[in-house]
Amino acid sequence: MDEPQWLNADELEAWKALAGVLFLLPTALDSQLQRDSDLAMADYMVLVILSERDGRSMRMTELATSANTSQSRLSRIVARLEAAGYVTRQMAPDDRRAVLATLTEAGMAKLVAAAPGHVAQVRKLVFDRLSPAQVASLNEVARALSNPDDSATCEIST
Amino acid sequence: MDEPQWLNADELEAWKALAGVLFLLPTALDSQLQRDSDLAMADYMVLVILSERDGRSMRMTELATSANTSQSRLSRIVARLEAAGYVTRQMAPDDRRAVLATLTEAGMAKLVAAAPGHVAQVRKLVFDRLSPAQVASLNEVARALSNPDDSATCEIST
DNA sequence: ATAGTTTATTTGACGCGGCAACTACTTCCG
DNA sequence: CGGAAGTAGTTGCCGCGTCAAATAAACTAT
Repeated sequence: MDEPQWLNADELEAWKALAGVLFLLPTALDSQLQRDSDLAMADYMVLVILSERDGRSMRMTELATSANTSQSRLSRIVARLEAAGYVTRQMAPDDRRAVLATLTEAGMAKLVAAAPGHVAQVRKLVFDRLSPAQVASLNEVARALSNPDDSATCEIST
Repeated sequence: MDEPQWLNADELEAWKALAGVLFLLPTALDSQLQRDSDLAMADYMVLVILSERDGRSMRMTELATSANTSQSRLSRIVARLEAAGYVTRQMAPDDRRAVLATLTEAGMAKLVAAAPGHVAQVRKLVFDRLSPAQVASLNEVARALSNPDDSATCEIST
């Protein structure tokens, strides 16, 4: 049970703690949003990203990248948001393969309504528990971990 | 869009980075394990936890807590693992409501086979990207975030 | 004992995300 | 031009996790 490059004690401890966060935080965050606003985190993020955009509009692929989701997931998310009236989809004028998702007024209103509760939850579960120095550490570490990893395919045994 | 206790610039940046990790890391980890060993992270964790136990046996509720999952999720995980022959379930002798999940030899073998690839992935996606000091920070921060939050229900607007 | 409450676990219904296949458009190149 | 290759996005199938309800056993107090 310790064959390749096993983890040392510090790493193992950190890994266990990180695994806990990875399991618990998304659930806790999702459940508040779901309960209070009937949105998943990913839905919320899509709304946020669109809201920050000039024209509140973006192409699907770019939106998927920004929201850190797969294209197929994004496609379903936007389909749901469209069904709820929060976004519209239209063909891009320059490239007829592409689709522009656009935040509607209703979507913007939804976001404004959902934000306070969500932010409160983020504050409660994350920032209230960290000193400013720890926030800086978190930023540094999270940035290191979210770089160009997502390829997610390691060439073991190929 | 800035009503309650909004996030300041540092917090916002850290939050965005953390959100990226929360979305990408589990996917990347799961996909390696799924592809190479046909196990989900949660399945793997359950096997690990049992393997570290005297008698390789534990009650469902305790297992759920240790693995940071809900009871119903754990129930399904163990059902799957049992179907695959990796664990067995038996009634606890002292409390007939309780169920003891026990790792089988096959389960242990499965874990031993899956571990190297998984650890390599963890190393690649996490520890290879962090200095020892950053590992210490990670440990500290992750520990702060995974304390007693899971209640997951905040009393906003009740 | 007995009814009521609490604890341990499972399950049915349902929605969501991943993978791979598919459509449709665009670009490249001879 | 015309076909091959690449790009954008969607969808069917399937497995997984959540929620709430169900089952069953164990206390608790009368």
